Amino acid sequence: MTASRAAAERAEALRKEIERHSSAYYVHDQHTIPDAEYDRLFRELEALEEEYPELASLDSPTQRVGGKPLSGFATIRHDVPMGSIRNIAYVEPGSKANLYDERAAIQFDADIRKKLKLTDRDLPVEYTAELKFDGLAISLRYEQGVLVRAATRGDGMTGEDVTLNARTIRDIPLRLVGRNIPFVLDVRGEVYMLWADFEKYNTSARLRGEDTLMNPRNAAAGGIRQLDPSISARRSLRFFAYGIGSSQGWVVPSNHSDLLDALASFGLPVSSCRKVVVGVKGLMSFYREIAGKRPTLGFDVDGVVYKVNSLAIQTALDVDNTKKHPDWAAAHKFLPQEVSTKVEDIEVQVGRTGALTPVARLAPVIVGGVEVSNATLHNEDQIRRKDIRKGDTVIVRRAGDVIPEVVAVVLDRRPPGTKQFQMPSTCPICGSKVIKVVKEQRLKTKESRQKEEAVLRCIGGLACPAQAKEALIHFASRRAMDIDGLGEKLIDQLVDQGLAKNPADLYSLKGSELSRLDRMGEISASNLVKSIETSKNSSLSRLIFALGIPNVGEETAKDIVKAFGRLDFIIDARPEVLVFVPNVGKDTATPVYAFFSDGHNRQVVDRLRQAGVNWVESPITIRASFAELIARLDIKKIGAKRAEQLASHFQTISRLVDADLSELTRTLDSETAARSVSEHISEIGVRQRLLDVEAQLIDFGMHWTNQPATAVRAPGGALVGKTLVLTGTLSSLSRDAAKQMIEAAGGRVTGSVSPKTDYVVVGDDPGQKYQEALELGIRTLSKDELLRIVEGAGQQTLSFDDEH
DNA sequence: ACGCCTCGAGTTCT
DNA sequence: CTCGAGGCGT
Repeated sequence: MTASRAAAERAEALRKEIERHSSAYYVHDQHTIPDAEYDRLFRELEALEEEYPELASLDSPTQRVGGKPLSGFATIRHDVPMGSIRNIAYVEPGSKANLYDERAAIQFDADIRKKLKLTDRDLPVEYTAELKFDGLAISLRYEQGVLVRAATRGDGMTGEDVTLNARTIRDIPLRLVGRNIPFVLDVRGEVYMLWADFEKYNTSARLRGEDTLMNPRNAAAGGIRQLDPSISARRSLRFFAYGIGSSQGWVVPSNHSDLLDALASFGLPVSSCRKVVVGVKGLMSFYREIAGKRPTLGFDVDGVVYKVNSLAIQTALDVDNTKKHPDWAAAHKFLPQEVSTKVEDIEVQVGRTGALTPVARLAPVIVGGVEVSNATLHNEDQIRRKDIRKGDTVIVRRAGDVIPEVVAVVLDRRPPGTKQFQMPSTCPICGSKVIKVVKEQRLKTKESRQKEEAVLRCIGGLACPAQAKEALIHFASRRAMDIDGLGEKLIDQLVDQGLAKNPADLYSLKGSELSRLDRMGEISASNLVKSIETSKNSSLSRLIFALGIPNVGEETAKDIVKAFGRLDFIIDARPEVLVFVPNVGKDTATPVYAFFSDGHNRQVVDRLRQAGVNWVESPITIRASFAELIARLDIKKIGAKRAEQLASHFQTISRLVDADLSELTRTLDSETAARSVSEHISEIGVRQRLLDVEAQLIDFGMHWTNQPATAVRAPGGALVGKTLVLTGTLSSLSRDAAKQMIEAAGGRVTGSVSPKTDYVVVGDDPGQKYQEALELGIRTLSKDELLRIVEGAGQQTLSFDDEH
């Protein structure tokens, strides 16, 4: 068969591109293309050369195994070439995509059995299964047990002499130990870097203003190939041995697993993550096991390696050793976690708070086994920084194992004529203006500096359909009013058909109106009406949270409700009063006040109350302190101490605001301070405002006291005052249920582990919070231990909540 | 003014 | 889960 001109051109193009990437990668430590993509190009070229052998030229990248040596190192010829292992991938029949799933193991095993001419009746083949480390392969030569030479793989035949650098690696013994040490031993293994060391290195590099390293693999590969061994030493590299090249003066073990044991017995580090397995089932279960352990290994592993265990069978399979890869071994890679794809469009979404969020619509790709077609781009700055444009090819990764993230643009593939992305100047949904909210930064400098928020916001409020929808979704959500069956799709329809614009409308929906909607029968309609009805029995704090007031989440809603007890107080509360609520400052008080001052919102809330969304009202549990109120006014020269003096002298606001300068001076013992107070009070509106605040506090039945606010309630329970953190899944106990239980026992549940945490409750498959707990020496509890503590404390925990 | 804790808010897919 | 920023103690 003759190569067509098209094939020849394609091969040439592939060669050029592969050369470019591999030079960037190996020579300059730069990452210009995701690994999976590089593999794909490489395999395409291999396939072409296999089909048309006359295209295979000697200078083709497929003829080389590693990168080109950097100048500056002596070259070393390997006694036994350092080959590489072939990658196996399962290809779905009829699909071009490589699915690197466990089925690849089936083909590998079948291949071996066929070459060995085994039939179904023969015994399964024995393999060793090991980790495929993601670092740099090197060879260590020991003569009479002493390390004499270390070399990189290089092109497989010759590599670079990195002996000095290898000596800085603590894992690498300078002298072998144990009995029966070979006269000559050429150890093969991988230099790698632990994640923790990688982070440490980058943190200190950042502090020094030096360049940071891209990833642990490049750090290891670059680190071992530094001309200055002290640079190499700074990277705290590690080493694992996984095989040998040549050896003299010993009896080589008869299978691979014994060989690894022997290496370990010489004092060489050999990973304990290895197994002797039998047949294809064994291969697959090892693959699955490591895929699961991967996040906890502490270093990068990009797959597993299978080797026929018996060295005799290896040799038998190796008769035709002219090939680049041995037949008796294979690398089974994990699903790629970084993949490239095209940005088909950049759209802008509008969230509940009006925030405009750009989202990349991607050509669907499989990342980590899941199809991804959207990725958030967060905000304008983010897009600018990465310069992501419509039409670009980008590298996508699943960050934190879940949420897709655009890592970088592959600039080489940018088509001509792309334009920088521009955020719209009006809301894409309702056309209202969009603004960047300006935040005042209270700085002591002369000009109170102003800082813009990073996000653009639509000012349309609930008049904007996007925000109205999001507000309803939030209102109905599980943690808010928990209206079962009212999901996003349904809310879309309700808003689009004008049946509901705000939460209050939900409570007047008729079953007959609902059953006319898409995918709604009479039964589901009446179920929905029922769950809307049920939601009236949730709780006041859920309602406050459900309203979606900026800066008021679940916890803050609880704090506010604890303080005021009843809805009408919350509605009327002035910001000066709201700040008496623990954990509520100006930035929370202002939005709350603004929310309830808005006529439209007020109307919605009134309608909700009329519909019966209301609760048994209970007394107030905070004390307002007059001194604190004065201190918070931020009057110049008046700090906590003088506020105290004013409070104890005047006792009430009415008397303070009418005080003359001489009385103030006498009280404070300072004329300038007194003047400052009187100037503040005479500012327009201040006097009236203070009187209003006082009137309100009296209305609410708050006690005026100069004592600091006191804790009102000392609840019983086994976990009083304890802070707990949950991690992992607690079988048969949902997170929410666990949280409720802990709170009922007087404890608190927070999201992250800190020195203040008392216990970490560890479930199955825990996250890194477990690690943090161990590092900080915090006590951990199993689910059962938690239950025992909570239940052991008995009944008093159950009844405490209703002292109001 | 600074730093430590937490909370709020946004986000994807099954 | 992660990031940013509010609350609060020092």
